[in-house]
Amino acid sequence: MFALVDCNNFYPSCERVFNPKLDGKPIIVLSNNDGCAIARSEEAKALGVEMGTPAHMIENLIRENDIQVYSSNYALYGDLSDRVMTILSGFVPDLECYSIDEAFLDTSQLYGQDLRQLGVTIRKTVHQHTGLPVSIGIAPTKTLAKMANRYVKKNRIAGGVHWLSNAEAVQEVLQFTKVGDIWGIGPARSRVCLRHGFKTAYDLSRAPDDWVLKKMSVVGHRLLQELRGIPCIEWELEPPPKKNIGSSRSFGKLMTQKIDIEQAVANYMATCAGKLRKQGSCAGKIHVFIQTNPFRTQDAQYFRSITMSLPVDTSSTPELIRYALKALDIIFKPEFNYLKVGVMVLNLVPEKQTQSGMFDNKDRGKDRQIMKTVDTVNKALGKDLVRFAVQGFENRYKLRAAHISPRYTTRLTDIVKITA
DNA sequence: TCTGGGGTCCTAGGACCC
DNA sequence: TCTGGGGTCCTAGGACCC
Repeated sequence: MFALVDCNNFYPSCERVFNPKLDGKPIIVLSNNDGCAIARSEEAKALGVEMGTPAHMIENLIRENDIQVYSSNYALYGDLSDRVMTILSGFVPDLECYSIDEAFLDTSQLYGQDLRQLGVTIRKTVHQHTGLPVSIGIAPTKTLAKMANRYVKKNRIAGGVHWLSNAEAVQEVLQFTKVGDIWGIGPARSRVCLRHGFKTAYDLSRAPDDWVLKKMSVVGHRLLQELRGIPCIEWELEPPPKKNIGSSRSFGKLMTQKIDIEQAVANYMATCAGKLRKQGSCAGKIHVFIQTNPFRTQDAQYFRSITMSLPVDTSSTPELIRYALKALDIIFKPEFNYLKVGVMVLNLVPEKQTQSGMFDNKDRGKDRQIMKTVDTVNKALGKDLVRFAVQGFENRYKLRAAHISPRYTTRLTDIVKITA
């Protein structure tokens, strides 16, 4: 049995933990740059705020209903997430952190126990220790556990836990779930299903295998098995090393100067390189892209990207920056209003497996030592104080975050003060 | 007059997730 | 004025080899 624990409206709930005045009020949390609503409290959903709506399109709705608006505060959400995961790991031998607000718990060793009761205890404990509400779905496969979890939220199941402990319970949830709401069915596959008369997860679970295989490939077929209670999606208890690492951001305002864009590229690449070293990998390729704002129809549009193979696999920040700037130089054209640039490192290999190039006369050992020192110093200071010249210190492209809450749990000066 | 077949590797793009 | 960011997996099709 898999138990899926999912925090309810995670970001808005995090904001509530340290600001109880928000209880019962509609809250939305915005994406980077305060662009779109990416998380909503139940009250905000009830007011009709859809996922991904641009903030500027709902200004009236926000004003008229006194919707509380927050910029994303990932320092806060990430820290609360860690706390929830730590609590959950105390209940079961194994768990898989699936996303910032979800974890699968392995309950297979608890055979014969009342798993619903276990779920109720877990939920109570998480709430007691963090102030965050969670829902729990328990089922024979991950897909069904996801579905059971959603069922809890949609039907406000008492206790916040639903255990699909027998065939009838499974069938009820399958019949309740529309195909488009199945984990793994997006708009494209949903259209295919509906066109052929499969409206619910129950319908799909009875579809012929060869039809599913043909129309929805092996991905769809695995999903079909999962709906039938046969686990096909395995545990991933250790997060596997990343195969690509990317960093991209929209600018706070449109940019035209190459020097500003170079600074952004250098900083994004520094971020990627840091993550790269953290997982002990080197990159064999880099990718750089640049684009204008597609929503500004009055502007000339430009989108270009370039992938560049590196002569030697590397994780050195200055070296990666140098290549990224070379790549940018090839694709950059003046006279456009740029909205966004991004970089990626690809073809990642473990550091120990890297091959040295035939004409490589760089002292790699020394280079690695320097980067190690930079990482150590920056980690100790808690921010990227040691930087390379091209990264600059003042950036003109910085994000808008007009409604950000304090970093209550990760910055000493932001700690909640209580006066008695 | 006639122009193979099978395999591997790589890349771009689609679909999906949170 | 104003529309997010970071990933994974799969497939089709081209290049190349024998």
